[in-house]
Amino acid sequence: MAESSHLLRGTLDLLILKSLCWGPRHGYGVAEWIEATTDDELEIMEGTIYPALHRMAKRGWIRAEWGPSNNNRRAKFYELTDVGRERLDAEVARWHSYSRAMSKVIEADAEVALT
Amino acid sequence: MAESSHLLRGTLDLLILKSLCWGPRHGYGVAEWIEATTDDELEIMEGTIYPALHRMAKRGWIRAEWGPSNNNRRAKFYELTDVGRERLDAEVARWHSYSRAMSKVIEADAEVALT
DNA sequence: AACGCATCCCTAGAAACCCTAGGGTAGATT
DNA sequence: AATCTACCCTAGGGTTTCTAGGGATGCGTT
Repeated sequence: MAESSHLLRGTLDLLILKSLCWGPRHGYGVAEWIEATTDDELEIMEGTIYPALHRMAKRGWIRAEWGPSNNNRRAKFYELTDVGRERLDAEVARWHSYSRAMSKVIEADAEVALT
Repeated sequence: MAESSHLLRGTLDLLILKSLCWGPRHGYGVAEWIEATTDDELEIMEGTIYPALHRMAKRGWIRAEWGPSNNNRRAKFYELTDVGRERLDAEVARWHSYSRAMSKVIEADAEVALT
């Protein structure tokens, strides 16, 4: 696994859900959006995105439908379900909470005595 | 896996390294410190902490030594190595970078057109 | 003295997830 | 006609965390 992306684990679902919150996108487009939005700080492999989308569809967070892409190719468009939208909110909340916890640790000052 | 702790993956090493940056601690104490510092937002299972410590020792980030604990029990104290200290810095930097990327996504505003 | 409890250590196997490394189709471009 | 890009997919591997156990020992309480 790429050294730089250990952190993707656990947040990929959030990234995907967020990418869909304005309307349907196909898998390739989801990956593109994430990369563009993060200024290429995150790179989403195809072998990562497709299984993730299938997983999430199976869980009912997103719904798939075939259709023509911008370039007139066949593409599978994914759309948020109501459950997916709730899930997105929950994951964002969890991220903020986790992020705060991480800050507490990173900025900690040895207040807790050494044992 | 506990629903709430998907995010731990990829950051546990950072948490452990940070807990050791003021001096040696034993495994139990590391877990306690993390929980206390995050106001119990993070919970570190024993089955998580010990394998992690062993892994990190094998990689040379920390060094172990048996000794008496505060309560006069035998305990294995872990200490940062020089490599571990560098690793901590690197992980903190990576966290900040990742965290910024996540913010870009979470606060994104559909600037990238739907495909 | 016996008991429970907290403190400390450990591991095997399961589960989950991302990556590697492949493969395929079909427009578009040269 | 060949090549490129946009799109889809999956099997298997590697890593990591969790579950679910097991064990030893010091201390306080009864």
